[in-house]
Amino acid sequence: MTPTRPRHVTAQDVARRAGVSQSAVSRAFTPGASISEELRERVRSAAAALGYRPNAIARSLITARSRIIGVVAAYLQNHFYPDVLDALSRALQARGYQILLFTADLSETADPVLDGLLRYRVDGVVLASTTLSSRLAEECRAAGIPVLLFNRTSDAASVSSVTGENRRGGRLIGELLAACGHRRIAYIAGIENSSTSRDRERGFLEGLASGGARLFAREAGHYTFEGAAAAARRLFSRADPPDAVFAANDHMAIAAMGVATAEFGLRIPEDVAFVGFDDVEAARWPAYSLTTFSQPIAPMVAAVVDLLLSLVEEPDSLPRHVVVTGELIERRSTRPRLR
Amino acid sequence: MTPTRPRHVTAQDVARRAGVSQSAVSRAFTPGASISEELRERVRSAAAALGYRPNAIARSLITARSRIIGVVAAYLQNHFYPDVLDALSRALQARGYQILLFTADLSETADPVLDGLLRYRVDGVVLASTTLSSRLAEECRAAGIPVLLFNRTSDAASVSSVTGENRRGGRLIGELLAACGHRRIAYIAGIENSSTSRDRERGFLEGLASGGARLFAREAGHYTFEGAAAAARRLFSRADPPDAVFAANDHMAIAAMGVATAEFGLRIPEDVAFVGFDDVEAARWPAYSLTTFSQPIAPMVAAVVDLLLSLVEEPDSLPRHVVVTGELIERRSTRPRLR
DNA sequence: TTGAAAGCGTTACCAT
DNA sequence: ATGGTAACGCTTTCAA
Repeated sequence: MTPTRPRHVTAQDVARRAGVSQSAVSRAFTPGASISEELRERVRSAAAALGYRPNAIARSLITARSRIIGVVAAYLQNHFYPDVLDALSRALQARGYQILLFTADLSETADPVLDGLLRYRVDGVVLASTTLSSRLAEECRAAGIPVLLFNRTSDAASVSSVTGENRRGGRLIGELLAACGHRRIAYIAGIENSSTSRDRERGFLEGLASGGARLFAREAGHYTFEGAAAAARRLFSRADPPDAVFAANDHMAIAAMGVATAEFGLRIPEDVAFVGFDDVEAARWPAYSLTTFSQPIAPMVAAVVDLLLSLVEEPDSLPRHVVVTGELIERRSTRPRLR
Repeated sequence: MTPTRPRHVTAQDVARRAGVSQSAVSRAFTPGASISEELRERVRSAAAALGYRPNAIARSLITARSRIIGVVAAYLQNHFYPDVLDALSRALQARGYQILLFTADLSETADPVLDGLLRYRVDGVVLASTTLSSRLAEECRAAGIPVLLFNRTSDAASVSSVTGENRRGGRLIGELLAACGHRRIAYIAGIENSSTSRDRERGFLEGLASGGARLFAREAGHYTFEGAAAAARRLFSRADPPDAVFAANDHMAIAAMGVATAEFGLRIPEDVAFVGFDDVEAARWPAYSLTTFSQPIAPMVAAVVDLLLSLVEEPDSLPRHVVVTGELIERRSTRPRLR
């Protein structure tokens, strides 16, 4: 006996059973199609009896719309992204779209991902992977697929984006640490050529300056847990270790805090203060109580859906750059301001 | 000017440019097809010049294989799942499959998800959502789609599954807490009718008994952070609060630890010991240093891919139940054994 | 409103 | 090894 894949029920099967044409079956499943209520009912019940579902693949072929959004991610270790993915998936599902997931290594080339995106004829792409965003974005645009950069911007302003207030957030954090009276303030950068890390750092320097302080030390954490832990080890091994650390995101801040307390016996915030960026769930956990600048997921995801689907539905609409408002959230990982 | 979606390059276009038949183009992109090296090269270069990619949608229609695996998840808040998703996506991509993501609310009905799964003609399904697994699994099986339960089992043994050693893990944890000399040992359950929570609890009770101890208190945390925090509040508000707590997963253990320290001023492990399950990254963070039983992601994902793809490629192969070995990892959230 | 038929971009089969 | 042609399961004309 040879392996049998059960053949799927087709519109033709339903048509036969209902004694109507196959076109009628199609219309019965197309909202707003011109079909009588009676016929629609007859078709629907035949379909139900047979367990028929329209084949989305066949439909895509003719409509040239897959109702699939490609999401490129490469950093699920940072819990900000799973939370985004979850919210985005729900929001897209509510609008009749599904997510096709593409994971890419930080080191990897963009080609295999681009290939997949194009082969599956995704209706749009959300790029949430720092490293290969610029090239991918350009190639997708060239191929005529609507693209959206999430939490990053590109040199090419022609690519739409949704970001948080990286620069303003950085500035407020700089002002805060200056106002707390810190003298040896360090920055743990993310990936050096990422727009988020650069923008946050630029704002941070501005904030420090406006508070009469300046940057004392700087290490790269590459947006990884281990990278940030190593950066923290270098910082705290100095003869003059920092008394405040701003890490370019919460994930790295948490790594650095672990090193400070467990390996160097430092107290937070008495010996050293920490600030992150994102306001992930773990930042709220009492063990960290991390001061941070928020990137609120709900409005960010809402912006992504609005923007991307408008791009999908009107390919000629102009690129937009949405910046979602966040806020400085002061918790116990920093000391009170001096006055 | 009306919005113009750029028409995609088709095999026909490539054929014209290369001066060959459209079948030849197809063969040039089909590994192992009968085509001369010279023709393949000619087609390939014409394709490259035009930016042609085979349309996976059209291919699926004729091959009756989408090379898409549906993944149903409903719990990305527990960081175990994003890590699994990440690893699974990479492993499937390496085998030429992509993940189509379906998110479902814990409360939600299975129907819309099932509908999506069936419409997109996914080649297989990984169910990683506790609540609606049993029904969905049954419906998928009825529809002839290979299904795999991840981290859960179903009453119907006919559905394949990959799980950790829930019962053995629970038992070892029970023995550990008994051996540490605890007298008031509590369990924070997950979702009551989930197989993981039940199996872990059963093993836990066995382990306690074999160590001469018994369960002192029990609360349900519903596998949510807030649910577990609330459960912990109930436990520690008692006149005789527990001196050890086993939570059905790390995520809940971390929630409970936060309540114990921040709201009740308890020291861990001096006043109360904690144990979780999964060994997520946060369990290793020094702030928690959580004793736990591991569910190692790499072998679990490898098993998922092997099992599911064998089901996809040979639909008649028998259901299998793979149990992946874990280990008890003792960290600082528990005290040393008495002897 | 309904049915017949064309066509979406592939692969698979049958010739040559 | 190569080309022609029939599917695959739908949506979308076009007639009736």
